[in-house]
Amino acid sequence: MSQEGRKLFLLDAMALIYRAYYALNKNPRITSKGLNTSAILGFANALYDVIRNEKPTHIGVAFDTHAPTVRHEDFSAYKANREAMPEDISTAIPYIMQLIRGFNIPILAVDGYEADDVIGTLAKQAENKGFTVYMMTPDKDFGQLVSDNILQYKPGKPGEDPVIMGVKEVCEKFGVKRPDQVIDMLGLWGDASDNIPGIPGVGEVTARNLLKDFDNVENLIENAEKIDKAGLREKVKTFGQQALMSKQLATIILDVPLTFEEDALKLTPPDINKLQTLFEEIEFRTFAKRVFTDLEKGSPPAGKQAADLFAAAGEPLETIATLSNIDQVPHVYHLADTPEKRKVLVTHLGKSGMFCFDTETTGLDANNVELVGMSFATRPGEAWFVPVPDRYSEAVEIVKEFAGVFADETIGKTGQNMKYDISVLKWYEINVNGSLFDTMIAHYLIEPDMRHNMDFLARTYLNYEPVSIESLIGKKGKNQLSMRSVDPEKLKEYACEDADITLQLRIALEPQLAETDTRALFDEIEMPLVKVLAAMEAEGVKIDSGNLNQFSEQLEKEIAEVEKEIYLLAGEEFNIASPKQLGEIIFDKMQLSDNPKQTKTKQHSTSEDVLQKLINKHPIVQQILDYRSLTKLKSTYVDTLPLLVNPRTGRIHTSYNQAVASTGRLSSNNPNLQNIPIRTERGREIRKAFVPRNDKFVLLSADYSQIELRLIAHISGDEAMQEAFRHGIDIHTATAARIYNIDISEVTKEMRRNAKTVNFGIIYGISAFGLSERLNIPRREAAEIISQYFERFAGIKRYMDEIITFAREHGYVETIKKRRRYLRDINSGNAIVRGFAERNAINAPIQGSSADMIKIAMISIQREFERLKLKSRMIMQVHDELVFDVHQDEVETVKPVIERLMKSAIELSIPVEVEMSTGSNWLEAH
DNA sequence: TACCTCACG
DNA sequence: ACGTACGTGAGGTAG
Repeated sequence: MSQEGRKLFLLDAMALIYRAYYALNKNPRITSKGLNTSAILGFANALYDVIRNEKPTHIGVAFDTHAPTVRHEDFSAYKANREAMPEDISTAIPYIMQLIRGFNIPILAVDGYEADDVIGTLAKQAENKGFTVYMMTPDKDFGQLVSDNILQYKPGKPGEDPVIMGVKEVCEKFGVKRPDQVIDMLGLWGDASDNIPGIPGVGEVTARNLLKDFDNVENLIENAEKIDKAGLREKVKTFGQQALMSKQLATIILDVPLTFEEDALKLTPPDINKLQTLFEEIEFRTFAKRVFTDLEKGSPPAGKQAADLFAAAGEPLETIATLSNIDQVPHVYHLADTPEKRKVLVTHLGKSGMFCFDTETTGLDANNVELVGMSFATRPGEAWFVPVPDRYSEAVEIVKEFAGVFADETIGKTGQNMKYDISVLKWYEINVNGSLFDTMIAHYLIEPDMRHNMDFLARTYLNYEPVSIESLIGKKGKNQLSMRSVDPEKLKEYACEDADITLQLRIALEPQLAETDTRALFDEIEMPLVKVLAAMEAEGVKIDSGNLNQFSEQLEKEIAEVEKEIYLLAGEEFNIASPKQLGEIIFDKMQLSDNPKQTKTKQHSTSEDVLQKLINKHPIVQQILDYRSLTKLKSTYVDTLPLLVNPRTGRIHTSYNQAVASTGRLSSNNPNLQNIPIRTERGREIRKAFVPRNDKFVLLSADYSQIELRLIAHISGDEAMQEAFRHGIDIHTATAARIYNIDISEVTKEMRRNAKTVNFGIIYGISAFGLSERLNIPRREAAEIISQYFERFAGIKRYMDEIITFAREHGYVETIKKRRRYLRDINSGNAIVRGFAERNAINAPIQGSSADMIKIAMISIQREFERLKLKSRMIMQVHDELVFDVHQDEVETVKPVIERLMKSAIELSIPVEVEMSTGSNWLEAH
């Protein structure tokens, strides 16, 4: 082999592992034993891709060691900002080492040095021996080492190509003349992730300009006088030494005591036995198949001869597990595009007992799309596609051929995110009846805090990769095609596959509902709720846009005034909406606080609680807070809501997501109607714009009073709290009397306010620190209050301890209606992570039971409204509140119905109170 | 796209 | 000795 052909790959293990973990862990991979293998798989794929595609002749993987490094000794803050390594990663590392050993690749590590230094040192030595070296890492710092023979190889994101950075690319990226200036850039600019400070206020652009004039940091400091801009000159003078130190920190060490030994790094065939044992343990079936099939085919790493590999493989390949894959199941997908074919299909569906269906549409907004087609499946491997024409009147006629089977109560329906299909079909005069099975929601109950989209479910449960929507209509953006323009044959394959897969998912998921004891919750609450939500969304809510537009103009003026005032007080103009710039102004320039809180990325925090504490330091603070609240109102609500009025209905239609919140709550988006302002005077103006459909109607709001505290009183059985609720005493006053050990009549406003904060804290899983922050009192006092609380409400304390114990034993907690939340970190060795899990253990049953309760109420109210054939409609849900658009003549009918059904949704051992009132807008209805 | 901030319960 | 209250969605900036 020629000298030129020698290719050395040096992998930066930890950087690659982190990257792999965060890229994959959105859909975490967890083995049957509960091991999170996201990091392992991500790294394995990256490693294997490189071996296969780049065919290195030599390879090594560099790790950091636990010993403190030279840099720590120099500068103690270095990397101090780093968060603790996620447990999923630390547990993965031993497996990743096994994997590397399985591939017969040496692991490189030297005490006292970082992986960067090891890579740098070896890269230089190898270069001298005539190798082309690829440093495989996403870390931009490596740019400093790049030369003609040393390149940086940045692995691509899933589905994207890797990027190779040579001298030219590095210089372009950093805007410098030579790669070695990268460290000067980093020295001036800083690097948040490594806690390298740089010069405050100097960003990428300034750093680049300085280097253009002064070449390097040392020279810059020496010639600081020559800087034109006065402000910058001062900064450089003040922080010059810090920049120099930053540069040193960013410099990769090239004289680590180790020698590049060619033979040790030579790529050799993998150790099949080791790999197979590992793959079995971590349940890597697909990856194993890929590796071993390649070996079998002799698509050899590094151009090795296939014979070599077979010799190394040792044992027969039949032992490798084969995968079930629906691609291998023969399937038949039909096109039902004539009246005759449709009639046959309808008859078939009518006799089926249950069918799975899916709709294809021109967009994502169920209340503003056109139907392009429908697909149906009745057994795995067979499906039908019914194209729906462009013209609405024709479309309705065709779709209505299916009205009978859709409406048939005796035919069950299966789908993925059925609320969407049901909503779309409403526009085509279709009513969907019969028992529903929504695979998305089934999975939501089985694994509440994972994702539930079909592609993920298909991969996880069927080991199948569905045809992507992108392959039909392209990536989203202005060039995306319409569903209408897709070739019918292709669309048929895609649509039928969706129905087919969904049906198979039902088969996979149904037993798991039973296993997790969530079948009743599914059948009696979640599935009936799907149609209730579809109805509410279709109803929508009327908005008074004129009112909002007027308000917008008023806000505009106020913002302009505040803005002017802020610039005046600051002595310069800047972007107030940029937390970065704002932080520099009030902390660096104006020095309003010497101890500003830092955000994750080393910036000064400018969040409200921080500013609130500085409010007496300078008048600019209040102005900033005003500016923030004004712009928030304007951009998020006042200017946005009128744009979301649906042209078909003249109303706003939110979408309630039933499979997002891991506690069981709903969430609302497009727009979010669950966070409309109410707490401030100006914010309340927005609620005035939510109005009844016409002057014959009023809005009625009904909300549960203190439902979460009532639930904890009920669940815990705490006598003291139950007694307070039974006597109808204001719960926060009662709490104050108890913790301050005084009579109810002696409770002051402040005591009540404190008690209220404590009560909230209880629901969230209180900590002394959290309480002291919120009450702005010393931690000792907060601790004292908490201990008083637990003494006086011993039942609550007992509940908290018991629920944590339960979680430790079972790995999950559950609500009154058996909704589960799994807490995988509850037995973690990491106190911080465990703390989160413990607070979730306390909160989830309460927040979740409250969600169970209002969901039940919504279903029964909807049923009762239908039974009574009322004109009034339920139109919104805000966690503990229901909003109705009520016909004037029905107000007195509807009130007792709502009250009774909300109160009786779940029977508690204490009274449940519901507050109701009506008005000509949402604010008045409160 | 990630982060920060802030609106609600 | 660690950092900290639970659950969401959305808009802006900056990379």
